[in-house]
Amino acid sequence: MATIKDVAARAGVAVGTASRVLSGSPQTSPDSRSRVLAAAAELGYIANGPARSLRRARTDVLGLLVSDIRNPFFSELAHAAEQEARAHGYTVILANANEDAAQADAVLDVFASQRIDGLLLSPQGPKTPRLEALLASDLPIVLLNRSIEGVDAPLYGTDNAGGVAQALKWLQRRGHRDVAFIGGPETFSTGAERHDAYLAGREAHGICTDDALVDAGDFLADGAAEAMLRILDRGALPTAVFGANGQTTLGAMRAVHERLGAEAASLIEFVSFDDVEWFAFMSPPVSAVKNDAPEIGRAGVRGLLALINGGTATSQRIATTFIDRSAGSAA
Amino acid sequence: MATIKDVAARAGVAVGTASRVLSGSPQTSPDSRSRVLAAAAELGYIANGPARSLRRARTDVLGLLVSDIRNPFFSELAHAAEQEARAHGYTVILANANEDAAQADAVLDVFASQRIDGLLLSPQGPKTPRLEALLASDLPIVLLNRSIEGVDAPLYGTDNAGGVAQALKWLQRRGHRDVAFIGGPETFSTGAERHDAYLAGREAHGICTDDALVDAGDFLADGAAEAMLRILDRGALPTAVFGANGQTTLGAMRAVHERLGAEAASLIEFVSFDDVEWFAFMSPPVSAVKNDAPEIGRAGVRGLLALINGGTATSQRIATTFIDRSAGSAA
DNA sequence: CTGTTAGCGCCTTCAC
DNA sequence: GTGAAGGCGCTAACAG
Repeated sequence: MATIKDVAARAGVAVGTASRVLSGSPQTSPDSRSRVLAAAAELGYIANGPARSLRRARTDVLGLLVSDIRNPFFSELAHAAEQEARAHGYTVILANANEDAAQADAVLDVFASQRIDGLLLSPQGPKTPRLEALLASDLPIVLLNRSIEGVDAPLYGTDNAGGVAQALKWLQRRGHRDVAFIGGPETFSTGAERHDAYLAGREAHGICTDDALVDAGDFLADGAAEAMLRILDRGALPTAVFGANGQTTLGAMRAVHERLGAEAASLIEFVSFDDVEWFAFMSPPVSAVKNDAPEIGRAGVRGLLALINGGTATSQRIATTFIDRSAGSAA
Repeated sequence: MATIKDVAARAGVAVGTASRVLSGSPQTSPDSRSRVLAAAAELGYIANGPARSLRRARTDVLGLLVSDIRNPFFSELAHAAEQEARAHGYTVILANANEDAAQADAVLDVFASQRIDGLLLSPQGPKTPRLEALLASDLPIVLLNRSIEGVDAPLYGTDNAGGVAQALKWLQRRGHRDVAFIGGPETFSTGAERHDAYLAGREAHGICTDDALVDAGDFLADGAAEAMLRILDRGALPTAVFGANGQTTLGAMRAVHERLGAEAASLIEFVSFDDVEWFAFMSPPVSAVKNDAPEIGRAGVRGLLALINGGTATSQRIATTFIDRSAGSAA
């Protein structure tokens, strides 16, 4: 693989000149510029990133740590973040933590070793040792989606209260009184915020305040199914179910189908925080609060780049959109 | 950030000794070993990856280029590939090409600059200039999911013929004769293979061979919807529809619902190449050929690592599983 | 505007 | 088993 020395030799200039031309420094004559560029093209020269990173003490690489890339929310977010970063000349290294603190720490070590210029973090739970170390260092960090206690990095996330309000309004418009709410873990800020917003708003929207109708899972399908079964076991028969995220809605629906059968299930309307295209074809169709995952990813990258460039970044809540697929709706 | 020099000084040994200890060389005394390790821990030492890469002329980084990370198939594949790579001490850089050759080339440049040790590639279309250059170099490469003309790198992908055969058997068992098939682009090997397997096998499974029932989209929902409409416009009224991938099934279903209404749509059974959990709750439930995306990702990484280590790798077709959700089925 | 050179942090050979 | 030193490819500082 050709080095800058080869390029310089072929162009008949010194390495310094070649370096200046290739990194776009203005201090170069048109003559050497064209000769260096030509030589580089002929040799198929591609700069050695590690060498450049070593010398410049920066890598132009951002680390993105998500809890589970298979979650559509995160895969859309990651996609958008990568696009935004590349538009600014940065590369993104993506890693999963699998909702596991030990894996998260292993990944953070890799990131540290790679000397990433900044970290986009969607935290799993409480602070881990590696994370503490990173926070103590001067590595620029922004939080995505979930906040974490004792960390004051800027947060880019969904407007959970706003999203729940949209769902509540829809429930009221549809005339639902007996609504089951399946939340997520209180230890996740997203779980807590959605839960709190629901409890705070239900009465004003004409929804029964019996807490027998409220339970929580773990934001995964199985946990949500169990929560739904607990509600049914208490003798409640809701006319609508509100799932606090996509997997939760899936689990709740599975529980309802298995316990009550498809026919009875079709009498229950589901609303979901997190939208899925297939909702249009369920019976009845499922309406949903749609997260703007791409915008969260882009805003997070912009904030992080501001931090990297010595500026400041402020937390941002990205608005949700309500997708109404109920019978009477225009769509 | 602490360097190996700091560690050596604190441990009272030479940098060479520190390096040997930290990289697990056996030629170290227990004494210096423990002192170096202690010093490293106290300093929170994490080796500088770029410096190490520069010196060793390898990075322990693999590049993974997929056409669209938002596609669940690829997000699962990427997740598994990353896990497998990490288990072997490698880091994965993930990038999207957005089904766009120019973006793919931009990404390949970044990969080349990062001096990745190997490339996992899910090609979009024909060879691009950058890809040609990479193939000409001695960079180890494996193909994922799709093959590409004129490239003889090992391919790790779905057993398309086997998957189609599973669907055909199911269609026969369900007694369907008038089956619509919505394929993907012939320019993708996956599209061509599924299409060919369907045409070759339909007659033997008692399915009508009228080509008015066959059309192709672009593996995206909109294109598939248009293909479905073309079939309906020809006056055909299938009792079952076979979508050649997940988005295709989505588009076909949308077209059927919009054109015929929900009631008539519920008389048509859908089968899909690519499984989605929500299929269980459609009416009627959708059966599907489930790709083993995680295994494809793992096998690809294993093959690539074999190549990197100077061994050989052979193409592999990963078996599919049929998920039968039809009325009479046990599930 | 250009050439020369030091040195980023690490590994590895070469002596001892 | 250990210390000393060179050099990977690049950029930036310094002369000219």
